[in-house]
Amino acid sequence: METKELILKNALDMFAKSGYNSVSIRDIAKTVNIKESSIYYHFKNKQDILDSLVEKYESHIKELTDMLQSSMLNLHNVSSFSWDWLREFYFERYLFDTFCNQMMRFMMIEQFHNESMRILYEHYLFKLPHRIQTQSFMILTKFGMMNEKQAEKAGNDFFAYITMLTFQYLLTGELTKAKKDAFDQEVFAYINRMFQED
Amino acid sequence: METKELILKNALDMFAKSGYNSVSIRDIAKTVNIKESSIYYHFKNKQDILDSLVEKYESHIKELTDMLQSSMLNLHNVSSFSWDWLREFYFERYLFDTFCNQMMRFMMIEQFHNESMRILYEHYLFKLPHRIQTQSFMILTKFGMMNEKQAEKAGNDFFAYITMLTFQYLLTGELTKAKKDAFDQEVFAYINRMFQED
Amino acid sequence: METKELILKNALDMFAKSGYNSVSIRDIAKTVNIKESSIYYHFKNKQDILDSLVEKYESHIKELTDMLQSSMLNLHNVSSFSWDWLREFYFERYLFDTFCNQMMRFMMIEQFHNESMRILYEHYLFKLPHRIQTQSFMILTKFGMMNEKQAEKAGNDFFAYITMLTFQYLLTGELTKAKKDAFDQEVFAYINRMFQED
Amino acid sequence: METKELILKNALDMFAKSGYNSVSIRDIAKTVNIKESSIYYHFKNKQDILDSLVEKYESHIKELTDMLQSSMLNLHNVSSFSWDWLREFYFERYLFDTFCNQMMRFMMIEQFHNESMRILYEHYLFKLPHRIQTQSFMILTKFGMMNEKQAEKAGNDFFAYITMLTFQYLLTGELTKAKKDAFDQEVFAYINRMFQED
DNA sequence: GATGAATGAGTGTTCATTCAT
DNA sequence: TATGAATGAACACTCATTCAT
Repeated sequence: METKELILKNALDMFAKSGYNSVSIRDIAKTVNIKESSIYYHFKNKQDILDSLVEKYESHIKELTDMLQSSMLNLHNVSSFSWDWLREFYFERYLFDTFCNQMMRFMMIEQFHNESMRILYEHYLFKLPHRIQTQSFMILTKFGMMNEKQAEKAGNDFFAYITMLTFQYLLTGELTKAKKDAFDQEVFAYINRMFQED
Repeated sequence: METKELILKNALDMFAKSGYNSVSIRDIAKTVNIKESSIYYHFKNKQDILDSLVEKYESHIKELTDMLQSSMLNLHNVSSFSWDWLREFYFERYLFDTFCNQMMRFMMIEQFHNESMRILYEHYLFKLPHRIQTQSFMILTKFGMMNEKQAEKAGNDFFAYITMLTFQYLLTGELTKAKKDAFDQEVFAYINRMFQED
Repeated sequence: METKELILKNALDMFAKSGYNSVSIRDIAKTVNIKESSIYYHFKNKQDILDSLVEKYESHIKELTDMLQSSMLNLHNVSSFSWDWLREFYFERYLFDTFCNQMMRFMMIEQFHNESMRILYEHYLFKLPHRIQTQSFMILTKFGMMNEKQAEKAGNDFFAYITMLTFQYLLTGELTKAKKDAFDQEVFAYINRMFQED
Repeated sequence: METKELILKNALDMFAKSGYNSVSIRDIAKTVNIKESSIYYHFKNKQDILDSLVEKYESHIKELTDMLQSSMLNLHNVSSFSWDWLREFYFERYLFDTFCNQMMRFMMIEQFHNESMRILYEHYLFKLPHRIQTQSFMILTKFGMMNEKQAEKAGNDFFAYITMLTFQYLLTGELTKAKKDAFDQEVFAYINRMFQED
């Protein structure tokens, strides 16, 4: 990995733990094993590191949502949009993804005193997931599996459950394999319960 | 309010926004309108302020849970443990309470790099509320309103919903009257939906 | 002398030589024999040191011009406003005075890139002295020693001569006793020549 | 203009405003629109830029004084060494010339803490002009227009006036057309007054 | 109870310069 | 000719803390 990438990676590692203010340029330089002044060759200033991270995060999400949109359009049967899809794209490439997870933790820390971070936080942790999950359940109405009202309720409940689990398992302490598995199992159990009832 | 109280209040105001490290003794002294050195008359050091806040928070919660336990013991009919109780004690005196809300925000910020704060965070934002809410629904089984399995599921779902709403409405941006009302309404609607179905 | 005074004195010593930008807080602290951080107890920031110096300079000059005004009003004969007066107040307490001389050098250096310093420079090195010197010669008209036109010309010429000598002797290199004497003598010779002709 | 010339030009632009120390290699590179490291292809180091400027200045002046010497030798009547000559060579090619004017400002700033710059400053702003102007008036004695004593006094007075005007008009703020005109007019008026009296 | 004065360590950032390409 | 990448030293300034008063 090149220096610039290493700076971003290590900066985020620390930002996600201690927050922007508590991580010094010295800290970052030390972990990357370069001199502080060298950081200023790659980034205008400390804020520029943060900005680069946000930019990277947003383009990563854009990629994922684009993939989701196109896969929704080409949907022929229910099973093609399923548990596997959720796992592969929503869990593995987003919630469990080291970079995205760290960005979420970072936004969580910064949102209280940084207006622009708060906007990102509200959008990427609540509004966007809620919209996507409701949309996903709406698809089931096309296949006659539930009516719109039911879909909306299921979407809300599922979003609430996923969100709670995200905060409880994925946005506390270290993100371990065990936590990912526990999260996965609880979601699996929830979905089973949900479809069992009906 | 005496100086010591003012220091605690203003320190928490700022800790809950920017985190422990980003708030300086200078900042606190300035808002309290005393000199920095004066803070050291009331507190051993900066960490001592944090410790005092945690202590105050824990004794506040102890008080609330004690009240909850005794009211559960003296329970004669369902209606006496009800929506009003939830509002009065769980919402007003805990989730909406300025001090408790700020402490939750503070723990949320610190938990990622402070082991003892992480333990508090996990306990007071997930484990304790989850236990209390499940217990509450269990009471309904005593009155024959649902069986244990139903109570457990209801407890889980309700906890998930409350938790999600707490993070979305009460632990973002400023805690306004509007947000409290929105939170209140959404919980009310959820409960209605829940009992309607059955 | 107290710390604050020492900081001002030593800062000016260096500012007058190297200019504001070339003198570091480190430099000042070192000469005053305190730690850099201690400077910030006495001054808000580096600019605050400059501002304090300017303030001190302006109040010093105010004092001098006030004295001049009152002595002009109480003037009964020519000799009471004379060469001695010039020497005592204009030379000793202003041009030769260490503090004032250093401030002039400082303004000379800063005026090219600092708008507010340029205004001070133009005022205190040209406008004010020119006005005062013309006024002084005007007094001689009251005693019938010359007419207004002659006074104006004498004022202009004298100002030009003093100004040139100031820049040549007092605002170059170190301000030595030898230079002050040379300056004094040249002015004396000029005045003699001036009154000899008439 | 080639890169090397551009570096010199822009460096002087800034040196004359802020002084040597306050202008960084970065600043220069930015205005010339090259990278900092590129400057080191053209100049050994920062000091080398200053040295080149001084060298250029001295050879420029050498050229002017050579022209002056030869024109003095070939002098047949008074009018050929006159007001026009003063304007053309002393004003236009020296005092008003952007490069020379900036060098004078630069020397003015640096002289206080740079020994070699002080020597240049004293020479080129006082000694040389004074000698030249006295010499010029001496020429008038050859044509019987004044005696040596008068020439010396006239030289001194004229030098004082020119010097004062130079500092007041040409070595403060920006060098505008208006200032050059004011300077020109004041010198013209002075000369008129001088020859009128006699 | 409160403060004036001080400090060593640390903050983000800029500096002139080097050197391989 | 010019640059990308790096660096040690310095920059103005803030930090939590101490201690005598």
